[in-house]
Amino acid sequence: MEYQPSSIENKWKDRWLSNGTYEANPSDNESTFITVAYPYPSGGMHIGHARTYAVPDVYARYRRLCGESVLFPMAWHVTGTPIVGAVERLKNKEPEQLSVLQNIFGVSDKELDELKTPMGFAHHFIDKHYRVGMQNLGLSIDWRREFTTNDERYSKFITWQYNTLNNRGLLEKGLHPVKFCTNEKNPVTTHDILRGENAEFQEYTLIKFTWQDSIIPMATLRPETIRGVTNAFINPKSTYVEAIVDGERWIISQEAANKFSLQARDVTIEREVPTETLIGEFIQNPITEDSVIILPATFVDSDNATGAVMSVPAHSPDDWIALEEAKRDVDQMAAYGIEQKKLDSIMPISILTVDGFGEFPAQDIVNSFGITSSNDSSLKQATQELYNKEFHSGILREFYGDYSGKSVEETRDQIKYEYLELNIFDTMYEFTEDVICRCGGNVEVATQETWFLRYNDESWRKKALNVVDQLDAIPPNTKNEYYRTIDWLKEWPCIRNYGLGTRLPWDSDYVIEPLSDSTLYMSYYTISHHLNSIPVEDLDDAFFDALFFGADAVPSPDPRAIELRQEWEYWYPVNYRCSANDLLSNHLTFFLYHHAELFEESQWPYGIMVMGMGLLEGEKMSSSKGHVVLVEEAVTTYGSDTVRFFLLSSAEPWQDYDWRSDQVDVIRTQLFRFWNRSFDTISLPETDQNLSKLDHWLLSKLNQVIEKTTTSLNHFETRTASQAVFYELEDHLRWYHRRNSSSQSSWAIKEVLRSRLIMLSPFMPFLSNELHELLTGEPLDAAKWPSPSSKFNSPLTEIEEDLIRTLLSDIHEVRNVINKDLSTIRIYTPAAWKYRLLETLIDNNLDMGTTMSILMKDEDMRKFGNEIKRFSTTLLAYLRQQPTDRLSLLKSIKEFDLYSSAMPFFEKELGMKIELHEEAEDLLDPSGKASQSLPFRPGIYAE
RNA sequence: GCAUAGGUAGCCGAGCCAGGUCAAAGGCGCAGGGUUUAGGACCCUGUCUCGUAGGAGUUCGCAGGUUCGAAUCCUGCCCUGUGCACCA
Repeated sequence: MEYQPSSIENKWKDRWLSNGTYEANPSDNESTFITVAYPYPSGGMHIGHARTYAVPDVYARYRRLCGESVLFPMAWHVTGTPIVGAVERLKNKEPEQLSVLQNIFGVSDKELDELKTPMGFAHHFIDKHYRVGMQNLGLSIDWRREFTTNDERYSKFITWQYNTLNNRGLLEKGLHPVKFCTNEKNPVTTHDILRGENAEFQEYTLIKFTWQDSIIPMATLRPETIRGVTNAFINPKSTYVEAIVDGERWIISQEAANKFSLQARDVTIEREVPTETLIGEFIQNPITEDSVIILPATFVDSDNATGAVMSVPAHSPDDWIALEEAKRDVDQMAAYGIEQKKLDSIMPISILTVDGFGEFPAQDIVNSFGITSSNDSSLKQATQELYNKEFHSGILREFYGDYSGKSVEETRDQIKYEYLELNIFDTMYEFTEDVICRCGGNVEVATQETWFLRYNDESWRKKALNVVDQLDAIPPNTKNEYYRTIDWLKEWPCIRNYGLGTRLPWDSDYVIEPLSDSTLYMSYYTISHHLNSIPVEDLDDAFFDALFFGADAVPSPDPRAIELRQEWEYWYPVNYRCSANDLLSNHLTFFLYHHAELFEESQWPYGIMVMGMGLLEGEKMSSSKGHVVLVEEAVTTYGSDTVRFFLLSSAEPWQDYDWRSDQVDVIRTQLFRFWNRSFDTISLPETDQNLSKLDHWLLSKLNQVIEKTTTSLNHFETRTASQAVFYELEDHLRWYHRRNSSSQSSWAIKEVLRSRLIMLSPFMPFLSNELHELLTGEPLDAAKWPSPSSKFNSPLTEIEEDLIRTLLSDIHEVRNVINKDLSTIRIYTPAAWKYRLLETLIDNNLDMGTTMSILMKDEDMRKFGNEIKRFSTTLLAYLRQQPTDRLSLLKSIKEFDLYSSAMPFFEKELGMKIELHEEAEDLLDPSGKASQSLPFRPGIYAE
C-alpha cells in the first residue's frame, strides 16, 4: 500500500475529534496536566508555532500511553494592542498590512471585511489557522475547554484575580514613562510608530548649574563627569525660555519646556531668553562651584533633553573636537563677544584614569581615529568606544572624595542619587532617537499615573523563590535564570490605556495588559468548559474564592463552585508549563509569582520546560518579510507526521532548530521507507514465539531502546528519544536482516515493530496509529507504553554479535590495505592454552602476578612462559576496558563455534571462500598470524 | 558590559556533565560496487594524511595547564547566536 499521508491523517484526525479521544475528565488514574503558552492570533500559524505546540503534545501522548489521564488544553490570547493595532492598519488600508494579510496569510477579499473588528480579526486566525493547524498536526487537545482572553467569563476570573491581589496590597499606583503622541494627545504603542520603533526610554540626569537667580539644567548621561566640566554649550539658533518648573526658575529650550509638562512637571513659561544674553555668560557648577562659560554650538539639539549640555573635553571626543573648533573659530566667537583669551584659558580637566590612555583619553582616541572635524563620521564610533571603556574600567581620580579610586560602573548611580537627594540634580526622560507617530505627530516621553504589580515586595518575592526551589526547570541551567529574574524584578506596570482584555476592576479606564492577565489562567482551563453553563453574573469574586480557596473562604459558598473545585483539585498543580525561552524573564516568572501568592504550596507548578528559537533556512522567521512557512503549507507538502518528526527530532526542545526544506525532505523519504518496511513486516506470516539467537539479540537491543526512549521522554528530550526509537532501532534491524538471510520466525520483528510504533506514536501519531492497527488489529490508544522485558536481556549474545561485527570489519580493513585480488582468507582462533590464560586472569581480578604463579605451576602451561608474559599485556589492556560485569561472560564465549556458525554470513558478505582454523602446532601459518592470535582477536591471513 | 548558549572533519550535527573502548555516532553530499530497473527506492564499501596486514601520524576555535593519558577537566584569549523588560 502506498504511503499517502493526507488520507491517513484525515482519517485519524476525524476519528479523534468525533470520538472525543483527547477529552480529559477526572478519573481514578494519576493525572498529568500540561500547558503551553496560548497563541496570540494576530497573524497566521507557521512552523515555529507548530513546534511550540508539538513538544507538549509529545509529552501528553507519552503520559497517556503510560496510563495516566492527561489534560492538554488550548485557548487564545487576544489581550492588549497588537490585534487592535493590526485592525487599525487594515482599516487605514496600509499596503504593507494588506500585503501580509493577503499574500502571506492568504486572506481573501471577501474575508477582509470580517477582519475589521478586533475579535473578527482574532477569530479569523483562530478558525482558519490555529485551530485547524493544531488539529491537522494531530495535537491531542481537549477542545471543550477552549476560550479567548476577551471572553466575559474569563474576564470575571481576571477580575477576581486582580481584586484579590489588590486586597492583599500587591498593587500600587505610580508614575511611568509612556510614548505619547503630541499631535493626537494620546499614548501610542510600537505599532503606531512610523519612525523610531526601536527608540528606548533613557533617563537623563539634569545638573542644576546656576546663572544669576536662575537654574540652567545641563542634561547628561554621565553625571559622574561633573568635576570635569570646562564649559557649556547651547544652540545659538534655538529658542530658550525662562520657565517656572515646580517652583524653580529654569532656563531651558522651548521644546524642553513642553517635555517637562508632559512629564508631570508644573511648568509655566515666563518669557523667552535670547541666546545672545546667555552666550559668553559664566554659570556656576553646583558641585565644584567653578564658573564656566557658555559657548555657542549648532550641534546642540534643543529638541533633546533640556537643550543645554555641559562640556567635558577630557573624556568626550565630541566635546574635545567642539572645543578645538571653537578655539579655532576666532571670528565667530568674537561675534558673540567671546574673547580669544577666555577660550584659550579653557583647559580640559581629567577626572579619571583608564588603562591604555593618557591624561586626556578623548584626545588620544580622537588622534588615533584621525578625527579633526565634528563632521567626521567616525566620531560616533570613537565616542562609543571611549564611553564603554571609561564606564567599565575608568577609575575616578583622587578629588572625587569617597568615590575616588572606584570605577565609573560602580559609582555613577551612587553619585546620581546622592545629588538627587540634595536637589542639585534632577532627571528627565528622553528617547534614544526621534520618534514619529503614524499620524505624523511628534512622539515624546510622557509620564502617566499607572498601576503596578509589586514584584519587588519582599514577602511576595520570598514566596516566589520558594516556588523555584521545588521547581523542575528544564533544561536545568534555566533554574538560575528564575532566581536572577526574581531578584531583578521591580514594579511591573500592569495596565494600559486601551486594547482588548479585562478592565481594571476599580478603574475601568484601564485594561489589564497581556503579560499580567496570563499568569494564572492554567487553573481556568480545569473548569472553563463547565463555567459556560453558569450565568456570567454569578461568577463574582465569592464564586472564585470558593472555587479556588475552598468552602470555608466565603460565608455562603456557591455549591456549583464547590463542585468545580473537585475538578480543579484533580488536575492541579500544572505538571509542566511549556513556553519559549524569551518569556522566561517575564511571563514565566510572573506565572510563578502569581501561583506563589494565590495558591497553596501543593498547587504550585511542578516544572517548566523552556523552548528554543526557530530559524528558517538559517535565518530568522519574519511574517512581514514573507520569510515564513505556514503550517498549512508544510502539512500539505510533507504530511503532518513528517513536519512533527522533523521539528521534534532535529534538536532538543530547548535548543534552537533550523527548518531546512532539504532536511525535511529527507525525513519524508525516511518515513516513506519506514512505511514500506513496516508493511513488509506486517505481511509476514504469523509464527509462534520460537526465538533464534539473533532474535534474542534483537529483543535485547529493543530493551535498551525502550529504556533510553522512556528516560529521555521523562525529561522532554524529544531528540534523544526519537533518535533512539527511530534511527538506532533501524540500525539494529538492518544488522538483523543482514545477518539473518533466511528468516524463519516473524515473532521477534513483529514484536519490535509493535513496541516501536507505540514509542513513535507521540512523534508521528497518524502513521503509528494506522500501522499499529494494521499490525495488531487493536487501536494504539488502548496500548500500553512498552517496558523492557528482563527475559530478553542477552548480554552474551550482544558481545558475540560485536565480535562478529569486529571480525568482519577487520577483514575488510586487511583486504583494503592489501589492495589486490585474494584467493584465500583464513581465520585462526587461538589455541586452548590462551583461553586458559584469559580465564585465569579474569578469575584473579586481572592480577598478573597471581596469574603467573598459578599458571607456572602447570606443566602444560609452563612451556608457554614467554608467550604468556607477552600476551598478558595485550590481553589485560583489552580486559581492563571491559565493564566488570562483562568479564565473567567473556569466559564462556566459544569463539571457534561462534565464527563457525557465522561462516555462511562471512562468505556472503565477502563474496569468497573463508577457512576457519583453530591454532595448533602443526598448522600452516605463513606469517605467524595464528600464533599471534588472542582471545577476541583471531588471526587473519589473506593472500 | 552582564547573563546565557555555542565554536567538532566538505556541510549539518552527536560526543563533553561522570577523562582512556574517539580518527571521533548519525545524516547529507561525493566516489566505487551490487541489486533492481515500478519507486523521491534499497544494500555494501570508502570518504584527514600515510600504509601490500587489522597499523601509524596529525586533528575536535586559539594559547597554556592538570594527568601515565584530554574533543572531554582547569586558566586566559578570540569569534558567533540570544536576552537585558514594561513588548507580545
